[in-house]
Amino acid sequence: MPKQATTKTKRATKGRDGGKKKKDPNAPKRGLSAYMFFANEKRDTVREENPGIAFGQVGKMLGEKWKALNDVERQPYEAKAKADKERYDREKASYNAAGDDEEDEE
DNA sequence: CAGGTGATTGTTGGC
DNA sequence: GCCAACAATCACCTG
Repeated sequence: MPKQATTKTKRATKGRDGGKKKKDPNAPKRGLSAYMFFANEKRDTVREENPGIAFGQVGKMLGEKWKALNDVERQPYEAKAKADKERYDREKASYNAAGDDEEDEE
């Protein structure tokens, strides 16, 4: 059970190499999350039911509503999440190939 | 082989 | 442009 620090933007328990890590040159950003797709649809819905509500509310509502759904309802979102992951897999492949044969700057 | 770690994704809204 | 709760993710690298 790793550390779960609720986002925090710092999303990092600690420096892995002690502080030396240059991410990836191509950074094949992973795929989105089911929540992302869900938020995309609910974003307008939630905001519609809560006109003028601040993000703090929307965010929380989304989260609680998100779980309010059943696996079946999440399916379309998970499906997208998975599809997005596949997308990432592709970038990763390119990223792998790029660093395996070609190198630009550094 | 197993572990956990970090990086990322998107929403809104204000400065 | 960034940051914040909210949630998932899950591929990545290492020992």
